[in-house]
Amino acid sequence: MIKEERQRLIIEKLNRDQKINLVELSQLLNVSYDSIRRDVIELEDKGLLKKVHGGAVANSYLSFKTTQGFGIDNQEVLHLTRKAQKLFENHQTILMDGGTTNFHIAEQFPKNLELTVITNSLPLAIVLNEHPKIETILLGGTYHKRYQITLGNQAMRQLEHLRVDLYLMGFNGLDPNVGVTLRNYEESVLKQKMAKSAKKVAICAITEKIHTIETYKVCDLHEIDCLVTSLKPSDPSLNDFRNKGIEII
Amino acid sequence: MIKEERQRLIIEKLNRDQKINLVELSQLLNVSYDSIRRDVIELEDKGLLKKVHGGAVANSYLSFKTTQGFGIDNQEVLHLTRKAQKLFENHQTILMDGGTTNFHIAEQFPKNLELTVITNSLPLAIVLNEHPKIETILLGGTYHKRYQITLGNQAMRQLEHLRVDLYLMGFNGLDPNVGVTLRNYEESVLKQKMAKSAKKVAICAITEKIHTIETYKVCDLHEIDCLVTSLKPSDPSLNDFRNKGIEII
DNA sequence: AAATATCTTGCAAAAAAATGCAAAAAAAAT
DNA sequence: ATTTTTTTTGCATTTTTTTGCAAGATATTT
Repeated sequence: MIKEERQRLIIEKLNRDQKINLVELSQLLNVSYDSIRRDVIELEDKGLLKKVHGGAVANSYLSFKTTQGFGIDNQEVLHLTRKAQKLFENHQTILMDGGTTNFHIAEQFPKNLELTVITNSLPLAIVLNEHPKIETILLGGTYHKRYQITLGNQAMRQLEHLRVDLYLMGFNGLDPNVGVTLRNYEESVLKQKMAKSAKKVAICAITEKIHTIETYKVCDLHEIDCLVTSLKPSDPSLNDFRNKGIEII
Repeated sequence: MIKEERQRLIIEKLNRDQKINLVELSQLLNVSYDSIRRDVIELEDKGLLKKVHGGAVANSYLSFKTTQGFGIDNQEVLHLTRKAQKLFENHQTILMDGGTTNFHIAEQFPKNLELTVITNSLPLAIVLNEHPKIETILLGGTYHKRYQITLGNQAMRQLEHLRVDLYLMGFNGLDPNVGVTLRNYEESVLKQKMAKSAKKVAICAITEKIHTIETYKVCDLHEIDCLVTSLKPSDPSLNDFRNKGIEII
């Protein structure tokens, strides 16, 4: 069996099941675990799926369906992204970066919402393209294949000329002491600049991300104005955030 | 069995199975592995399939949903885009804008070509994303939904910092007296700036576009260094262009 | 914290591809 | 019909790609 055939079968199975398991697949296709793993890496580099521990999940950018990942509570994401809609008002200019959460939020924008959205995420630009009333501005820069965003000096420079109403920041980790953290250095630098270009900064956190810390720090909590969570605003685990003056939605 | 028949059978099998295996095929058709391999190379040159390690797959095997609707239905476009490959050399930086012709050219970049491609076209960025050796830089700006390109001041400003080896300009009309013309004003302004950022400007013209004139002028012929056409370089209808010192490919 | 599962890395064997060459076959020219 | 030229084919050699394995690192679960 040639590699391409295998990869196609992987994608097909993924579209059917929404998620795949590497061990299972290697048995099913009768090749070593390593080959499957390498296939999945290649497919991820092409932006056709998203690798997770033990397997892979469909890339919603392609399927335009909500992802149902390993360990990600789908209902929670839905709840969260619906709550996040309260952040937006007509005729605002919003800065949104990459990440699946932001993608799902954009997917759910009501048809009559009139926004200008500035983004460095290609998937975001593509979903927003289908929205009748949203004007999209893309930040230029070096295209990062896996994350499907633009990065680098050119994006940074473009931000200098901007002042937006709200920045909806994607992130990996959120901790009351350390602040907002990320897995990718270059992106973290860009996010710092983005935060400085906005009147208000909001983040949207699934419970999993709260109280986790990743490698690169983006900013302290005091730079965050608003936290959207699926928990009740009164939930005691949010005390640390509420005490620092962050509005909980 | 003659070569042509073999090749016909290869294409038929490919259309049935979506993929073929060279070893298998050589046994099936009772010829050496090398002959099959050479057949497949020929078929790939004709743009009828895509060669991969171990066999070949149909052209649009794993390609992106977003890029659909760009299928080549026209023999001339195929011929033209294949000819255009001569324009590129390893380690160059190329500026390419939107349009279907440029899209098809990018689609056919050989997989060992190492380029940096700067573009304002999202579909282009997406096909290039699947190429292993091409680095893509996106120009930022207001996203034009229908053309799927970025436009405006921000793109203009980004160009000021660039100096590229080659600009492959998309266009609507080409006339020996009027020069290069376009249907969209804003885009024509951007293209003027792009031309000024490049050491060399090339255009790729299907016969239909030659001797047609559209509303907005982009530039005079003397700004064009190279014209790729499906006609023979000696064709008398190209005299006007050749006389102005444009290299015909 | 231990146990289990999964991931990463480097390596070597195997499979397939590219290259150059010469024989065979086909086509063209005489 | 025969010679010349061109094209096609198969083979041997080198190079590249793919694959599976093993050992250590990392992550997840119990």
